[in-house]
Amino acid sequence: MNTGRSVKPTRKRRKMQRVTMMDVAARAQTSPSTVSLYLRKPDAVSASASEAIAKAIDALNYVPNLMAGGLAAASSRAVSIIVPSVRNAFFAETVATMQAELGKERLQVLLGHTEYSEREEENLVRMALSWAPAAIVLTGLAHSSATRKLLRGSSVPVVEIWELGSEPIEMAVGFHHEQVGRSAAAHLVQRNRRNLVFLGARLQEDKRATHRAEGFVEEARKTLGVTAEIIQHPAPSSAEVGAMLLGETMRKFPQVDGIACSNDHVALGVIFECQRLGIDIPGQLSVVGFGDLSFSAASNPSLTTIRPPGDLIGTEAARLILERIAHGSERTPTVIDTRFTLLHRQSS
Amino acid sequence: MNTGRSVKPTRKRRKMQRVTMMDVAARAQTSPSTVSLYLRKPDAVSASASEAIAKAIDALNYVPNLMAGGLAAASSRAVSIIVPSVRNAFFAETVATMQAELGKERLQVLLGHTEYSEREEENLVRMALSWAPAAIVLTGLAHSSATRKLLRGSSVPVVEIWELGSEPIEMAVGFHHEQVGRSAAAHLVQRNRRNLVFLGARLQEDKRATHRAEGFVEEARKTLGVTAEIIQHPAPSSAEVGAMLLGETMRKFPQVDGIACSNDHVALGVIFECQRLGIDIPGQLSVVGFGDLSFSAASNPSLTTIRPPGDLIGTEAARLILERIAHGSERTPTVIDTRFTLLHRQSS
DNA sequence: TGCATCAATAATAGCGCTACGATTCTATTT
DNA sequence: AAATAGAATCGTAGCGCTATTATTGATGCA
Repeated sequence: MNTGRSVKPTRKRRKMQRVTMMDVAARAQTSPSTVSLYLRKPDAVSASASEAIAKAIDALNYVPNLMAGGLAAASSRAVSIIVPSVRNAFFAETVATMQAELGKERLQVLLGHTEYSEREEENLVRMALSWAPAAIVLTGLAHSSATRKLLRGSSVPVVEIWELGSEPIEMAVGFHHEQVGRSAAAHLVQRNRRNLVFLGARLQEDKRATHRAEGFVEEARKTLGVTAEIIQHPAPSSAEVGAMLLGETMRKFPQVDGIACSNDHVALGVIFECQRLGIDIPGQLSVVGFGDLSFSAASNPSLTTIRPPGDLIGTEAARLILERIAHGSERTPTVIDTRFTLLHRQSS
Repeated sequence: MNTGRSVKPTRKRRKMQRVTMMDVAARAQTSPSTVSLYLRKPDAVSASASEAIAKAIDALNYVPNLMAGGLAAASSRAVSIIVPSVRNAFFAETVATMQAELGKERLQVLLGHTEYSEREEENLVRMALSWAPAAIVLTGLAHSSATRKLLRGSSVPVVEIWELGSEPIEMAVGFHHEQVGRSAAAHLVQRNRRNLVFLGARLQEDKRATHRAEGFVEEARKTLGVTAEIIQHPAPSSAEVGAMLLGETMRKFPQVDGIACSNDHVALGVIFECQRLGIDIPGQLSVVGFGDLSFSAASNPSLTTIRPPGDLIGTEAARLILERIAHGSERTPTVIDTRFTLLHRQSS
């Protein structure tokens, strides 16, 4: 092989991207290193060089190749966000906020949704890691042990959102769902309700909703000394499910006078079904939702609900990620409790 | 060049990923090339080698580095999806479907949202291109000329979703919004309505909603010979806006007997406000929505609406992308009309 | 038996960029 | 004027993988 440079004239070549950093450097009469530095830490480059480089980038319409950059730096400008479902308005809100916040720092969002499956989450984490992301965001605190191992084994910053309670992998931003349930129960009792029911959709998969239900029942029975039951349906939350659950409730517990719902969709269904059945809200029945969705203030009656700060969770999570990247520090356990707000309206 | 090992002992080093393809190859007693081939085209590798490689990957818990792969192949396993807003249930549906479909082929979704700004879309496209994505998905057909130029200049497959009408950049999957408006008008007239109003939220930004409004008015006046007006509000769609718009309508056009809404959120507000004002639906007023959102079938009265096939748009777009990638062909203009469905329920 | 033919595997040259160290070039100080 | 410390810039070795060519081993056929 290659004995005295003989038999190898045209050996290889490759398709290539149009403009590279070298082209920019050539045009700006400087070196690729300086161009790279200018792109990553503009302050470290002199004004004259900066100007020339900026001009060259503009003239050549240069688009950096993030794959190359990520490979060289062993970390990419992508943040992987894994949520149960983007169809869910709560998570959509947080994803949207995070995208806006991270976008300011030129970080891209890699989205994944698990459909409430831990196995799927594990796959998504594995895929995410193969992008060497700048950070990984997971929803909730319940993950498979393999997922934990994958994440602990990597050095990628991890933020868990929308839930507090048990030990986070690294950072967590959210609130205690069990407290949400307690607040709802306390509110209903304060409104002189004594026979409470929690209506839940998809409680098997949605562990956070389950925590709300449990907190609700616990607070009602133990602390407040009133009756409380859970009535649930395996289908995803919807007004339709809410209507069904109300029907079932009236059959099983006709004496009910206070209802908390796993979310506002369910509560909306309750409101409509009560209209159809001629049940007066809040005269005969008080209703509390969860979510403060876009219709909740405008419904008839307007819906008392508990507002989770989906946007705040997004901004705080983004902030944690950016700080962690900037200070490139070690894993530093951080927990941010965003709290939640009970909005008292007509339905209770 | 190692001249008698003198002046360059430890020159360089780099942080590295834990397990690389070379490690896998070593353990499987084969070459990296074969491992790579196994990962990309399993059929081209013998059964025995496949087995050994699979075992090694498993044992080492190997995660491929997509940055390196993407760099070498000049194309990544990411698909960039750019929508106006993920908070919007319509786009969330399509994004979710696409993620599921593309995920099967191990393609990751890079998400961006424009908040209905063409300038922002341009930025996002620029960022997307620096990932050398396998495809780019845009919402609608209206883009800045710079955006078009960027996309035309690249060889990345482009799919425009949720709208048909003018010339697509390459592929398009969606339906004609103007026809949606026409269908709504036709339906209302068929229900013996003669004084129609279209209630629109955020029509300035949401061009597709504008097309629906225009189709509605055009069909009503020109073809059906009834009166039709547009009443709008600049805020994003919500039940609250719907309630406000209904109030305004009753003031300005008390004779109104048929209403079409830019979407179901607005229609929901109309229903609630009618309840409050004592307006009978559908006796005094027929209401048609758009979207068939989760509450629309369960409302009181249930809402007549036009269902856009958000999931079908997602599956078809994903299919086009996968085919285009598989056959690695040239830009081939393709337009898929997914149609839409009018669901006649109690409100009309 | 010799020689194409084809399938399977291996060797190697980058992909475009960043990190790291080395090398200038400027102010300062002595 | 020489010495020194910063600031700015540059040179280069990879990052881990894929595409391409090269090589090897089987097989078929005259």
